[in-house]
Amino acid sequence: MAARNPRLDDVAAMAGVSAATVSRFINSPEVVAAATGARIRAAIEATGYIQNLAAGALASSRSRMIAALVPDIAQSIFNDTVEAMIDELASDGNSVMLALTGPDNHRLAREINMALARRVDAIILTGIVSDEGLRQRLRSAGVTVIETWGLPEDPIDVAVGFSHRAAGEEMARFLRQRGYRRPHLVVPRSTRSERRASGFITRWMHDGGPEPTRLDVNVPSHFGQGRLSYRALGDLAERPDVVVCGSDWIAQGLIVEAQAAGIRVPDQLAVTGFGNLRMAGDMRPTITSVDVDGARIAREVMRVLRSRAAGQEVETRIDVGFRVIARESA
Amino acid sequence: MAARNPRLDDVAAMAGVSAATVSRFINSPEVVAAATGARIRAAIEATGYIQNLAAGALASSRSRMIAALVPDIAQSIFNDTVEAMIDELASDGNSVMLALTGPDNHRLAREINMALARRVDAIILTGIVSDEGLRQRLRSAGVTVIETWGLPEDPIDVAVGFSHRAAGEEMARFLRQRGYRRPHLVVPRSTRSERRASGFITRWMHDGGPEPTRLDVNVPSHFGQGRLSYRALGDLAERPDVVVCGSDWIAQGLIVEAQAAGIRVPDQLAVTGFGNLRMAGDMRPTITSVDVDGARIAREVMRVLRSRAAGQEVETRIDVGFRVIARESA
DNA sequence: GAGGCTGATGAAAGCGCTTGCAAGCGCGTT
DNA sequence: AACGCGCTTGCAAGCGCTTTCATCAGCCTC
Repeated sequence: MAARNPRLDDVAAMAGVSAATVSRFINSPEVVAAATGARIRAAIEATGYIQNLAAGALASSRSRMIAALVPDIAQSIFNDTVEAMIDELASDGNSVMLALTGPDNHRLAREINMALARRVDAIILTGIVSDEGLRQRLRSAGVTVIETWGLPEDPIDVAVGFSHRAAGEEMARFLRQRGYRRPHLVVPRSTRSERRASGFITRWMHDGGPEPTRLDVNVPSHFGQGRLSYRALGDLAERPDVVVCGSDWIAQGLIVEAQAAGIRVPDQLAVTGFGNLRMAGDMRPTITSVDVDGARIAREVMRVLRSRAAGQEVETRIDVGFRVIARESA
Repeated sequence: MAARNPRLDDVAAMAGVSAATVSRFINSPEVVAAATGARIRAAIEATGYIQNLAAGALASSRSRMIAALVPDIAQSIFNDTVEAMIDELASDGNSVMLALTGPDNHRLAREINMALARRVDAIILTGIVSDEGLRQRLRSAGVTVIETWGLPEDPIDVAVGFSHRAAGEEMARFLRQRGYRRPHLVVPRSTRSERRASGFITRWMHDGGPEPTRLDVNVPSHFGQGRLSYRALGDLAERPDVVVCGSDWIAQGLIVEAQAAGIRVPDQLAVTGFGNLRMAGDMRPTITSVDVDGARIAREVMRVLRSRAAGQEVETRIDVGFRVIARESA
């Protein structure tokens, strides 16, 4: 029990080879002779050796760790992406250091420093880093930085996402085509939602519609806000015919509340969401939403990571697009 | 740009002290003289030094990393706990390595090995480790292991949770007292849900009730399953008067579907959930659920971690309890 | 004024692995 | 028979910190 953990040396001694050979066997089995490999494997078994990746990281200056920074995970549209990424990374032998940056990216700087201090191989960000000093710091750190979900003009390093503005515009086009006249926007206070709202408004008015009314809500958005947002409709001078919600949760809550008040959706009030959560297709009525393929984002991220690892050039802006999913609610 | 990252030595040279002193300043500023500290701080600024925690971990054999192993995060009742833990840990200067073990703890062994290989300071588990070999391995690894959400008789090291069986029993008592006669259970296929169901059934029948009908569903449970579960009620010989759902999501989906079918909840069909998600209190009708204080679990975990770090003895079974929250749906 | 104490700092030995370089070996070539 | 080649393996020098132990200056005490 008190006997210290076995080290590479112990395994090597038992297998009758040098530590270097054991190291090679562990990291790239194909370079050691089969017979030697078998002896080493047996020695590893016998000693109960567990490699020390911290030491390995120091020696090789590759930590095999990726930092994922997200605003939160309790209720987040990014969860699918994060989960898919963690899954993929794990099967490549990497670990994921998950850090929460808070609703307003409050702790972003701290967590970036932490990731840098751990010498992670890559940093995956969700949300936009607006602080120029931080951007600079990341650029000069020489680490792969992938910004996801958004698609900035000038990525820090690589960006995988889509244009939120375009998504907003597309929704405006969609609703106009369906014949809606008076949209009302429920907008979470995040850069991305704001951008979609702005795209929507620009497009809507450009097409000759009246300026939409709007309500801003806190992030992270959730079901309960849908209820409140429904109630707030009463304060408007004129009742909207469609409510464009910044997330599917808000849409769901709003629908439930409207129905409880005896309003028929979509006949008396149409509703749209964003994110195309699984639940959106299961609601009654099913919710019209914007689908973003979170798993696809994860795959593209992985592709970038692997290309980089192989020393290849990678694109710096990868657009995964989005799709308006027309369902019953609008 | 190509100049390698500054090291402790570089900072030391610039500040006119030894590397040891810089190290001390960084890790416990109070032990170096104020004037020296100021010079070091300036040197750190000037060189843009970022400490290398990988090297530090190797030298001190403390990684300042905690591994959190959860089944999934896309839709998980543990998210609040995980989030609270990550928050707390981060403010202590620790990082969290998040690993997903999959619905059936499929990848548990692999992820435990990974955590051990990284020499994490502690491993936090959600879900029960039944494999005796793994339990043994964890015990002998000499690392703090905290099992959460459950409360096994014989924890690997420390457990923070509550008795799922007792929660099931309590729900049975509650519903019987409210006068319900024919409960139907919707049970996710996880050890914990199973235990609650078993507690419910035992208690219900012990109190003279008829054996409840039941439907087993896959994990992770979600909204859509509620719809399906509602439909499946049609196959029962006799219609239940209350449906006891294994999660709030299932309850929510079931309520929506029942209402869409013109059934009044709870008058014609009562429903209960589990987890007391924020949404439960916002539904129409609000959902009767079982509250588990995820944040409290996180706090207790942190308390254990800190006590251990301080070399104190800790309790090995910490019961955080649960509460049935009576609302409108049952 | 000698002795002892306290607080601040330095020297140096690792922590456990990776990897560039070189050497040994067996074998086919010339 | 000398040579070169490819395949394995060992040697040894780090990777960048932490920490023990020792040193030293300054100060207090008797």
